[in-house]
Amino acid sequence: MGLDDRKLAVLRAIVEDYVSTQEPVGSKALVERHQLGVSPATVRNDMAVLEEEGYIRQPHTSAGRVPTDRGYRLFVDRLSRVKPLSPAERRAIERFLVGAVDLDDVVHRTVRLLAQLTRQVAVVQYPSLARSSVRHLELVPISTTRLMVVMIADTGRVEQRLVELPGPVPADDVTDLRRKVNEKLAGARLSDTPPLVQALVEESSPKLRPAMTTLATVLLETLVERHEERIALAGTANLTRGGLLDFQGSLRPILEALEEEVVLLKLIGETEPSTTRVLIGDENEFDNLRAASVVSTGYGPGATIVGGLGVLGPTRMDYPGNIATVRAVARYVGELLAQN
Amino acid sequence: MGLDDRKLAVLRAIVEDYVSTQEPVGSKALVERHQLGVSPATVRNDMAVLEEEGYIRQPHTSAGRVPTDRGYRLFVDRLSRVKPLSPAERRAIERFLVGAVDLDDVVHRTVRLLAQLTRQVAVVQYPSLARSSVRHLELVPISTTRLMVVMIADTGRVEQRLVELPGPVPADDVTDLRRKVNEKLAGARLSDTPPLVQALVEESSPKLRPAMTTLATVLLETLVERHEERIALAGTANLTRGGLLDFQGSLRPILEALEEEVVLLKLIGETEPSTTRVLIGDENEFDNLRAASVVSTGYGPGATIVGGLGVLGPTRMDYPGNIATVRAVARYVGELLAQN
DNA sequence: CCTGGCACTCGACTGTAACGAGTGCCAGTC
DNA sequence: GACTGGCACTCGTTACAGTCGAGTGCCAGG
Repeated sequence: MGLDDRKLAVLRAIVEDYVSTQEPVGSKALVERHQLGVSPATVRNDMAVLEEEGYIRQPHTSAGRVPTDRGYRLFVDRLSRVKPLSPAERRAIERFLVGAVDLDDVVHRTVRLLAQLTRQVAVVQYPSLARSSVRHLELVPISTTRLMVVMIADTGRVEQRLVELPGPVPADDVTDLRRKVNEKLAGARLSDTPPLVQALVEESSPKLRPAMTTLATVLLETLVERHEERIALAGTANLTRGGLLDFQGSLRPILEALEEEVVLLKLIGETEPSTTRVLIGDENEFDNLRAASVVSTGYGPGATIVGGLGVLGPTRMDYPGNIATVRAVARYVGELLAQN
Repeated sequence: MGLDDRKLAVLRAIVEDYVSTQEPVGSKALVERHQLGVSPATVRNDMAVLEEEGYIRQPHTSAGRVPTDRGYRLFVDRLSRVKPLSPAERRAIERFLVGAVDLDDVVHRTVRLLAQLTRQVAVVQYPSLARSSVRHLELVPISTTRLMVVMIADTGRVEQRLVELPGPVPADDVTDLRRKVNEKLAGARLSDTPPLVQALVEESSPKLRPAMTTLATVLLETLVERHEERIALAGTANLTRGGLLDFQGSLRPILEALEEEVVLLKLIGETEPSTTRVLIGDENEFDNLRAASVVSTGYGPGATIVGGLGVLGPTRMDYPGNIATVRAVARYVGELLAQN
């Protein structure tokens, strides 16, 4: 049980070497590369203990050691300091994000930036509707019986939906509808809208009622029930880095998982406050991703969190570096959103 | 030069066998599986000719033959009939596309459907703005000096952009702006708007002029210059089918190419009328994709083309099947768009 | 022009042997 | 008691030789 300081140092050294060389690390190479002040034999004894405790393992009998998921966990929790970003990285972040013209642009730039800086797969969730408020609802007549509903959220998201009205509605009535809907809903959190929408229908004049009812159905359906989350992805080519050694030779399961929005949302969707989350290997709930690790965090203007972002890569990744980058990017994005 | 009917039949047989087995095909196996009515020796002679002409090649001296890009080309052009879709496939298409609620939904469903049916990577271009007309422009005040411009195109696309006004603009003026802008631009093709926008500025009253000028700049920039094309992608996991044999062992270049919207646009972006395009291996202009083939076609409501869609896979793909599927899906999507 | 036969090529697979990185253990030292 | 040097051992990797067999090209004969 007792892991003294040196054993921890050995574990740290193993993780660092393995991450950078991608090869099982032996006792001799270890003492050469790190100033541990002891002989290989001693390191071997320590390794034996570490292996017993499940922090490292041998791929085969006569090979060096490789960290286990548990070993990475200990490393992340107790053995690593978050690396400060290099000035070059800071500059890259600013340069990349300055000049974004709308939310789509911000999200796209962010996800590419993350992929580039971390050389991993990057995932960015669009600001969640559930955590947004209605800024404005616009009703645009497409024909006499068709309406395009456009909702603009305070987070910058814009959602639209075509509504098939039960009968023709004159332009004046549309204006009425628009005013009523905005009076009631503007400023409300999306999650609080259902009763308000309900009230809208009940309070509406008999003339507007049929149209309002249809409209209400669509609003509830689109904005609340079908929690319309969006995700942007970049850097999948980075999965091929480390030439098939990571991910035990098959990208298949990973690529499949990355196609499922639901999976990605669970991975990087914001949950707790603003703490950075690290999921290592099989800590992950999806079988397809048991060979991968995820570093993610929430972002948002100021202290509130409106969405999540993160990176996904082999368990053998540079945790301190990636954690630092993910955090920094999240902070910048938050500031950017706060400006709008 | 003279490739008689039997030689062509041999080539067709080679392509079909190789596509289905993924293994070089020899003369003996060929006569066994296809009723060619001649002996292996004869087939061998034909093969020698086909090889001389560059339609097939031997991976190594004592192996069977494999089609070259040129061989596939001949196959596609002269030796294959487009396979009719199975009823199951037709049903799948309908089931998949019915119930789409908006353009995003249509595009997402389409790309997934294509990926699933062809078991390849599917790419769908959103209806191109350049080929759309303005249906309505909405100006939503966000604050006294900020406006959200929302453009709704006849193809269902909705683009938005935040505008920073040079000074505060009262609500009434926004109404004015909205009316003027719509009077001028509604119904116009996006590509025809620049002079109209210019006229708007010139014709505007001194009071509205500063705001209109800013607005005009943004409109031109967003809607015309930055030809804001969008692309949806699905089925990347299908690249791992055929276990690294296709794509000479590295998905790297393919994944990289798929991340570049520009590349994808060039690949499946509509160009000529509605003909289906097939790009085989090195016919492709991108080095990264010289091991891949692309089948693509345009789609749109009625006869007009508003965007492209297609699939990308190994040169060793089922061309007749994929061509049929791509065409069928494009037709269905076109019908769907025509309804809106 | 097609066919059967035959010699030839060459990759895939198998078995053996040498190599060496890395280990575990143990006896000895500080 | 903790560390160290030494040593026997394991086992994956590499190299090499030999066999097998699919597939070929060529040729003589129908």
